Amino acid sequence: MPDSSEDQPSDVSEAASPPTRVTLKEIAAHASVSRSTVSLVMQESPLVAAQTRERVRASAQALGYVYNRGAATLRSARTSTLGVIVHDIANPFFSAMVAGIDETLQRRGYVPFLATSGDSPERQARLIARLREQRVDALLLCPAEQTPACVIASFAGWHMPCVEVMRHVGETPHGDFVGADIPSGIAAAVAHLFAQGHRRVALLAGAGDHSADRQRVTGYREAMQRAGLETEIRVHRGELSRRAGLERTLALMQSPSAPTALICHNDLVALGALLALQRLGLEAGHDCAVVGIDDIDEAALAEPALTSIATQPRDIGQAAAELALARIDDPRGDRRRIVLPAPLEIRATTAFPLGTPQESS
Amino acid sequence: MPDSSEDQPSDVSEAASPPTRVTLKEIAAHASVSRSTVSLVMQESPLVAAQTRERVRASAQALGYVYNRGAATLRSARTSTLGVIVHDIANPFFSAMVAGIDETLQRRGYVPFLATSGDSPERQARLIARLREQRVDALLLCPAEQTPACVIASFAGWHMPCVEVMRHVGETPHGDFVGADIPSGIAAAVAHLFAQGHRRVALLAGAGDHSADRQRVTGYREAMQRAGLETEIRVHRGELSRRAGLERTLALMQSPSAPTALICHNDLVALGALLALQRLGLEAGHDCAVVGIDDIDEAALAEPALTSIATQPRDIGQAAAELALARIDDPRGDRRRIVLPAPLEIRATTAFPLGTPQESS
DNA sequence: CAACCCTTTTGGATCGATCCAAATCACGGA
DNA sequence: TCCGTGATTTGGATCGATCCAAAAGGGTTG
Repeated sequence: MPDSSEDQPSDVSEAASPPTRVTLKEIAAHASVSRSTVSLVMQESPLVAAQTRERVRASAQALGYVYNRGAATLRSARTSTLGVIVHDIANPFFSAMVAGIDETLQRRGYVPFLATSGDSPERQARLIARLREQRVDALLLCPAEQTPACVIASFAGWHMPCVEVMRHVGETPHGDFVGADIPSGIAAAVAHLFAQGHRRVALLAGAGDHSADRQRVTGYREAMQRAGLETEIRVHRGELSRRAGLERTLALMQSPSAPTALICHNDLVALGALLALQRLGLEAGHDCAVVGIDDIDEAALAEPALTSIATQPRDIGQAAAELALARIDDPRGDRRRIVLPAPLEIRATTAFPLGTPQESS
Repeated sequence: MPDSSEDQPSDVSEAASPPTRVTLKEIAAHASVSRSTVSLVMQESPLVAAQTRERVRASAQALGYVYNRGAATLRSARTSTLGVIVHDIANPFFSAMVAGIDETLQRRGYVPFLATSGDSPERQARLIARLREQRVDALLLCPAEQTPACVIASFAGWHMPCVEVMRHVGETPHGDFVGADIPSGIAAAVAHLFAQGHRRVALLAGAGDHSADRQRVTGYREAMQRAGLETEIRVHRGELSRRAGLERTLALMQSPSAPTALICHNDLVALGALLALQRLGLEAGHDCAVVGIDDIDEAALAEPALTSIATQPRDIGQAAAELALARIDDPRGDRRRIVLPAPLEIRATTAFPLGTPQESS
């Protein structure tokens, strides 16, 4: 598709608006060819002769032409546009994911519409409607909690590819899906903690009811069972902010049967937990191990450095965008479920066997 | 503008595509009115009779109509679309700002295109070209470093409103601008630090050459002069990540004339500085004061809590979006420069007079 | 009953590109 | 010279909405 010129019309550069807008017709007149030929040039069609192509390009440049993608869309039904709905762009996981999406799309000449649902199905429904009106070529959706299954199902009916990202509605993804293999990461974390001597390994989960949440809980349950720790299973549900992580950990660690290791729903919660331990005078990694999920930049820099299950949001964003583009090219190909590995990054907060005294620094 | 129906066509909900797409024409036939009338209903025009309006709405709903904004755009030259270009969406300041933008736009039925320039003027130029092709109604731009002045100037020529956010090219904003009053915040910080007994107050600035950077440096210089500390002025330039903040502080504090207080370009750098102090066995707020800029969520939760100049990204995003929408409605109104206050949030990292011993906890 | 006004509705032209079938061109071979 | 063939180019219809000037309906009034 055309990558139009970047400078203004070279005639009256100041003041009044040139009342004639530049369209294919003007270029055609200027280059003495037909509108159709100009259109072919704009589409980089191999049909036009090299010489003609150059002449047309020069005319377009000279007149300060800007391709009108909207008009093209009307006829060709392609917008080079893609919708992205997440619940919260301020969450570092999603902003990194969006960065990955943007990177892939820019390379392919697509532009993303970004919108945030705030985890509200109503707002999400409004956004979907709006993106349909804009005729996006596909949608990347991290579905809000409580999204009814019919929402995802309807996309097929109205011929709009939809890739679910990170979460999916229903037990198993209904169509295309991209996510991270968090259960394996949790299994690795539990095994690692077990090897370090931990038995009372608790999970700080979310209070929500979506697949990303359930996945963590069942992953944790199964891993604990495999380690023979079914009696030690403790799932604590609650909010997921940094502040909530702090408060929840404060409460938890002061209870009679405090755990010796925490696996947290995400790094924000885990970083909050680190703060709580610090306030309690406990040393993370010695008195209590902590594992986060996502491995955001901050994890490696925290003090002590946070062990985390790396969900690699940027890669997920890229994979999701690529899948969406592939689906646009081949709408009736087989649906795909891409699950990227989520390796455990072991750092100071789980580096020492339980009970190891901390050395003075 | 229309907020179309949310459910699928009620006839053949499964399998094959209904080969006739639903347009105004189909609705017109179904409701026995003309295309024009249906169009007026979709535009919520007060001209149509209430009864007719209802009948048309019912038909649209029944047929599963989806408004085609692209087609409307072609005639009316409004897209209900707006471009947003920032350098890095993964930066918490910008992701919060984008959240504010999105919030305001959603209320007004607009959808934002989001793109990231990575601070590269070439990439930025490509993105601007692409957004022009999409005919966005306006652009919110945080200009990349080294953006040539002519880029901003050309927007007026091609009739696309552009609001510069946080940074502006040239000495003073060329057109509409929304930013934060960082110089006043820095002045308050210097005065506060001075009152606490600090004299060697250093600035950890960026290495860049854009207004947001210069603004901090001159704000700092002038504040130091006003405090009679012109001989203590130390501007250190370098990278701006959390990691860079850590490394730069490590180097700085081990130099012979280490400062007693640091003002950092942003909170990420300041949080890096806190980590550095910790590693050096120094107590932030006692051995060395630290001030950040932005007041991201994390600042209040850091240990010790970080004093920060609150640039309030969400408010800035909202203000910028509102200004852009106002400019769309009134393209030739007076240009506006909105500078939001950036109050100093005093917390533990500057809470104690210089030399106060730390109490044991 | 005609003239007039106000509210509603309407047909046809239009926005700027793409699609497609048909026309044109260039050139070598019969 | 005429024809076939492949490479280019072209006119006109089309996508789905909006705009506008004009028409139709429905009272009221003189």
